[in-house]
Amino acid sequence: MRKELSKTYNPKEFEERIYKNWEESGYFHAEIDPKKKPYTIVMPPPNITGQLHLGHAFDSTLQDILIRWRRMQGYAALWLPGTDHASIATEAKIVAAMKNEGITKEQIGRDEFLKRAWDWKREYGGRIDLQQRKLGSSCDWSRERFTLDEGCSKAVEKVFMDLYNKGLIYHGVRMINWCPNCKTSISDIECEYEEQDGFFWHINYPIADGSGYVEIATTRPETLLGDTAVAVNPKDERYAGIVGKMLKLPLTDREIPVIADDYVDMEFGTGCVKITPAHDPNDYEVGLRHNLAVIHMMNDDATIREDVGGKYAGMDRFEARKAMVEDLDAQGLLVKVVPHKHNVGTCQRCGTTVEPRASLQWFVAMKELAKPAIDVVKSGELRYIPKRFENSYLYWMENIRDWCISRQLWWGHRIPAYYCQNVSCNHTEISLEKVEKCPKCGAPMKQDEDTLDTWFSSALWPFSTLGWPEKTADLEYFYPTNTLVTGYDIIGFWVSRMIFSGIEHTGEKPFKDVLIHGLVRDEQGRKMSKSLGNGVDPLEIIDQYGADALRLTLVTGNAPGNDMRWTETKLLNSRNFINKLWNASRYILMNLPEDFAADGLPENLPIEDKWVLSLYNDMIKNVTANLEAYELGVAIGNLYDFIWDVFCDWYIELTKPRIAAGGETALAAQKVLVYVMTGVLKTLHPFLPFVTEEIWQSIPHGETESIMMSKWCEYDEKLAFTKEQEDFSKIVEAIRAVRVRRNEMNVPPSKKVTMIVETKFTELFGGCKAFFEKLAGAGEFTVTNEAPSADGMATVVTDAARIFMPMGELVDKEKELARLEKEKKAAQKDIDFLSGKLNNQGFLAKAPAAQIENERAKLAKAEEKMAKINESIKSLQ
RNA sequence: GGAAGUUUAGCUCAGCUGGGAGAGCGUCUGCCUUACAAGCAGAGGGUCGGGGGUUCGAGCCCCUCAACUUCCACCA
Repeated sequence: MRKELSKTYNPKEFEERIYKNWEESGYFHAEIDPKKKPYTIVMPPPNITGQLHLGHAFDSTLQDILIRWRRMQGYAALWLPGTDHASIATEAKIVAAMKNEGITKEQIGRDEFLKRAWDWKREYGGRIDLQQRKLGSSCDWSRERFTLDEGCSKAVEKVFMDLYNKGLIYHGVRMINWCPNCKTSISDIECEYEEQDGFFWHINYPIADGSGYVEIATTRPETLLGDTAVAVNPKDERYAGIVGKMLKLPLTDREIPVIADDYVDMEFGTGCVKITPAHDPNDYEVGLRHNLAVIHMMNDDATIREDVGGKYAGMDRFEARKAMVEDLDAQGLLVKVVPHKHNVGTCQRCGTTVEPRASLQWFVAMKELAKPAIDVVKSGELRYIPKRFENSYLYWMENIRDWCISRQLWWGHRIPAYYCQNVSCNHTEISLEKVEKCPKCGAPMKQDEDTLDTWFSSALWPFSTLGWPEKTADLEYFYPTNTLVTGYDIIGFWVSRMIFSGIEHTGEKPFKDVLIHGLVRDEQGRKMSKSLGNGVDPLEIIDQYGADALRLTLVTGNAPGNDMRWTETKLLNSRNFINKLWNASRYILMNLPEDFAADGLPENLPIEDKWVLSLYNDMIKNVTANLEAYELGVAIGNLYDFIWDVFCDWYIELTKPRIAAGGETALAAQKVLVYVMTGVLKTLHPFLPFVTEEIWQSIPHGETESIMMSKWCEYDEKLAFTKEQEDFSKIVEAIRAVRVRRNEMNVPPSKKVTMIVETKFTELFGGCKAFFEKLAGAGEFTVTNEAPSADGMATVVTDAARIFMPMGELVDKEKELARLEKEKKAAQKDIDFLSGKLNNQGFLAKAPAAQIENERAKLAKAEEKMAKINESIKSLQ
């Protein structure tokens, strides 16, 4: 007894049950199998603080489609999931939660803080996994990893050690971006610039000898407290006389020199630049060239420092700015204030204005690491899909600067550096083991308080998750991975770092293909964001419409790398398509004998069966080719068109009279219906895993128990499209044309008419006669290859047939004549166009022969059509 | 300041190596046809952003302009 499908498609009835069953059956687990080829995708690890949003759903859907498809193709398909500790984001959340309790992390100390962080991870870290399961993601949960787990941490330490020993990691004072809110350094890429309305404050610095003033312009007057020089361009004649003189730094009792440096642009501002080496990247460079003192004038939280601040000490930077401008004005040193739009660096995480500052940090020297990472893309060994993203990747890599990897945070991989506490020794030891005593002088050692940038560990993700640095069987078999799927927004943060890390540490590129997708935007094309409140919760969509509908919406009509807009109508369309599939299955099932067995296709099938099989066969070929090319949107389009337009609208309708007739023709139809549906379900499965599995359980396909484990369909030469099937398509078109006529004439389908079809393809009507009769609405349907007398008949002319209908019954003579005249005009236009082309000497001389032949055939057809139209007109007159 | 992308039907988007422009939704017409009204059968609607060029032939290739989007750099 087969399981019956419920009357309406209701995903809630089965999605959860099916996922549980897959998981319990171990279908997601990838087994190392020397007889199989591996296919590996590592999942971009979501933050443990995260909730599944549409972006994740999109990303995961694409990966799941690829993985399920390759698994069905017979690969040992591994989709490795995991989560990222997301140091700065997680730490910020925990700090915020503690703030509600009225405590700070400094109060509870490092150990207690980390305990809280791990509690947090235990509580929320699994949440996103459950959400992935709802989506249908077929990842191997037994291999799930976390960037802070033991194995990944080992990999991080080993990498740090190796890079340090090679001299590629160094400890030094450099300009970095400081977030006064997160109280940590951030890398260049974590700093986002936004245009803000600001001011240029023009300030006079008095020359110490009293000979006048030097006017400088600045957007950050408070940094004056850290000035150690004023620079002018050496070629600038205006200021040639003052170079070397001392200036009185306003609001302080310091004096600073006027120096000459090429960096100064004579055209910009006043041509004099205040130099604050501690708080500006360019000034820092100038400072190095001129041996200037580096005066820090701000604390970690961007308040003014005690030692240099004077009366401004303790004020916030913006408060101090206001106070200082007022004081300068009072002293008559403020020349003017000019409104000025400029770009201000902000923290990607919290939006606070970052403060550039010279600071002692750990860096990765990038030049040497970048080189092979550039080569591997240039040589085509590693490719981006679509290719255009290679440009931005290469540009980024070729202009890369050293990567600041230390963060003043606790949640993360602590830097394995130990410093000798004996000031005169000052030795630094890098070690994977705790170092208590200085190996040089025996003094106590202290470990660096800082942790590493989150991306430092995610850069190792493709191999650290497979067991590296151990030589594990997984690493041996599944690495390098095949495809990385991610959004274009993290190419710089993540993809590029994985590429150079993979090459450096494993000697191999971490993946072959990078499939880049775009962003899911709202209906108006805006980014979805919390502040706009325009986010769509995928869990709500799943709850309401099912995971399959969500997945289908995300993948339909989308080309690689392109953004997509999320709209309700797209979602409804997806749901409707799935419903169509559901009902087609119900039709098949309710018309199948109880003892039906799937045992392949019978010999000598009628033409309509061959016709649908050949189109099915083409569809399989196209879908597979498009999946190979990562054109997932086109692949699902192939399926959609075949299933709806060919299979449902035509073939299923064709089978109705045959099944009603019973006997051999019915059985053949049933075999073909089941055969095509079986293949359709399999081909559709990567896209719509749940509904295809649910239907699979009812269809007598004679294959594996779960569709997940079934074998991917292949193109079958025996089913290829032939001339005969092409002719059949034309008859279909002809009958369709009659229907149009009826429609135009407002003839209700209940009204039966007599119809004579003259065609050279009479033999092709076969078992379809009854169906065509119904389709055309004819009571009497005669197929002949001899033209009847056309007297009193209206004629519909098509490529394949002429259809004769008695005048009075169906056809309004005047209307019909008018229609024919219109058709005649269209046909004449065709003939003119084609004959014009064929009379064009250039075309004849240069176009390929096949093309010319093609155009000739089209012309012949157009002329034939014209003759038939004329005949029809004649018959009416 | 540099770079990339987009511009195709009213809306959202496809369109592979250049051979007479496609889908979904919406609109209009007719249908409750025993798988499906979450449906069926149709119709209408586009000088493929503007201009120039290459070609026998351009939505597709080249140049140029415009609008929008994004990335990168960042001049005090």
